[in-house]
Amino acid sequence: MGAMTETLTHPPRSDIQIESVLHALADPVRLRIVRELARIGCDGIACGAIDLPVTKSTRTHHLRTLREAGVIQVRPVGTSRITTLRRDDLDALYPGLLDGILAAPH
Amino acid sequence: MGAMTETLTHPPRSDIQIESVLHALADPVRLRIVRELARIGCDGIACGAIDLPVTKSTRTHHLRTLREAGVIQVRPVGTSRITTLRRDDLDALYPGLLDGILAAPH
DNA sequence: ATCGTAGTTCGACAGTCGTCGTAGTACGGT
DNA sequence: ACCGTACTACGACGACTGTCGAACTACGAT
Repeated sequence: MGAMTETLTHPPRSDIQIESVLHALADPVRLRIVRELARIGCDGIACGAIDLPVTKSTRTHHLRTLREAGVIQVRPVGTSRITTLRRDDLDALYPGLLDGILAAPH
Repeated sequence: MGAMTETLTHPPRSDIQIESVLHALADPVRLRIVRELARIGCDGIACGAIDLPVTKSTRTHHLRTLREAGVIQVRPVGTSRITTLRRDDLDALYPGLLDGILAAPH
């Protein structure tokens, strides 16, 4: 099985660290990704379909940061990767945090 | 009036940026400060009275970061500076955010 | 006036971060 | 088999960050 179909590493809920989550959310580009994912809901979206003012490689970098922090879930489908917000985990760990952030004006 | 009694610059509620707040909260030392301030409540505490594993100058640096982000309020009293959490402003701007963060295990 | 306490400021340093371009890998379709 | 699409990996670069020590300022007390 090739790298594209390997399951990407995601931290289990119990390993998610608040510092990592906050750091992941503190970047404008990543915050934009999270807002877009929250808007779309649980259907998810291909990484590349999110409109971002950065190159492909930077996009990959940000998505990895979000994934390794436990903020998003990435699932390979064909040549694409469907990304979803880990709302259930975040809400369980830090109730109100995500809603509070999404309530911010933008 | 000397520098120690000058009013320190704090952003008004309307100027507080979610990215700055998240960045301010993403550091372990600063998160510890915020947790301590939340525990103490609205009475506030002298900056130096918070137990931290860093030197004086690093402490000053972190407190400035928190203050300029709009997370804390610092008021000079004698040679000390009383620090309080801007709970009302943060709760108004991002309802649930602070509580969610404070709910995190530590 | 002198001293101690509380906190700031400055410069320096190592480490991290966001960004990019280039090269590479994987999958689906023709 | 080949090509295009989707994304990753690597190396590089400048910018920012957390940390410190040393010097400095301000206030209160003796």
